[in-house]
Amino acid sequence: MTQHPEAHHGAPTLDQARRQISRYGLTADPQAVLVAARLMAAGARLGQAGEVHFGRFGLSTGRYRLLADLEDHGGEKSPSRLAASLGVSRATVTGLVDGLEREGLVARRPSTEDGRGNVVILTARGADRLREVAPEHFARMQAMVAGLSVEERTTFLDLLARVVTGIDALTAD
Amino acid sequence: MTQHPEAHHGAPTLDQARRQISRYGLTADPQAVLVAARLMAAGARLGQAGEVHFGRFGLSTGRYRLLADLEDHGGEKSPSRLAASLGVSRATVTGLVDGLEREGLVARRPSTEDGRGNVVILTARGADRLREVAPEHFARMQAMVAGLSVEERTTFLDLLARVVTGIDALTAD
DNA sequence: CACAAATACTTAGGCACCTAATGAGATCCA
DNA sequence: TGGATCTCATTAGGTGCCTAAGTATTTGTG
Repeated sequence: MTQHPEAHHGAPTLDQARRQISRYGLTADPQAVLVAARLMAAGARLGQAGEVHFGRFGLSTGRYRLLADLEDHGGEKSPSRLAASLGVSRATVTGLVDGLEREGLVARRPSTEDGRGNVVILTARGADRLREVAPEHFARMQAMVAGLSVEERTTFLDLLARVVTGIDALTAD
Repeated sequence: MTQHPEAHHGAPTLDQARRQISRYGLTADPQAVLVAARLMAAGARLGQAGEVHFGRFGLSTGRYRLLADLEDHGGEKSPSRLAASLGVSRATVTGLVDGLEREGLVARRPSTEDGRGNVVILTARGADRLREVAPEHFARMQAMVAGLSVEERTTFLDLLARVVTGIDALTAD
């Protein structure tokens, strides 16, 4: 047995960061790299957990977000505006709406204002689904952060917002 | 114009959380829900940014992580163990290795110990690629968290770890 | 008015991730 | 020894996400 105390799954360690940095003779701060790596790992883990969570209700993260956004806007919105507010491409919205339409949770109608456009509308079935999902969904969301006090959550929100700003460093240029 | 100061993309607001909770007559804490929602949004955004980042080097997040993990273990590891340490399914590893093998960055060899098994090895080309990628990769990772002081990063690491523990609340039962 | 350019949505093709099913080989144990 | 069973890796099929290309329609402009 090699003595690797933490080799199980996903969460990178400070030692790993140090090893990687020194292997290439770089001067990066291992702690900073660790924070970034942990955040990426957490994001991936959370994404998968989210799919499991929404999967209980016959939905996915993307589908739920689309439904919720639709309800938040009076149950009617164009694919383009949905894409903008969800932060995904229009092609992705097409796919999400396809799936939701198949299950009767939303419907497409030709736009009355723009001949090229559609409007996606939330059906009664879709609104029902949101209503069914809500209690458990919000309970689990809350439980997820129950390990933090109110002050800690406030701090976390602030730090997270600043890191999110920094995400641009990955894509810049 | 409805006055929605923050309707642009992705980042949920406290108002949205409040509205959703009250719409269903629930009693969840809006701030807690906001933290959870922001974290999910951040995770999604980071995931996409990561793909862009690794895409520069002809890699993806999954492929990079596999390569890095391989190098960290002497350049040789079975698909099962890769799956375990990356936190993904074996089927996913099969797909990642397929892609990396096509580009000559890794190779498969039959295991000498277990007739069913393979061993994935890091090729010279694969090691070169990691070496090429390293300076920019670590620089950008570091830049991502440059908005936080060392103390803040320590705090963030602690809070993040506790939230990650809470992720199980999404998948429990 | 007519034609070019911008825009709305869809389609096609790619990657990463998943679960479930398959085939091959290892292991256990009566 | 010989089967039941577990495990390894792959394949098949599903979802979500992307970009790029294609079609339809609107808008802008000479």
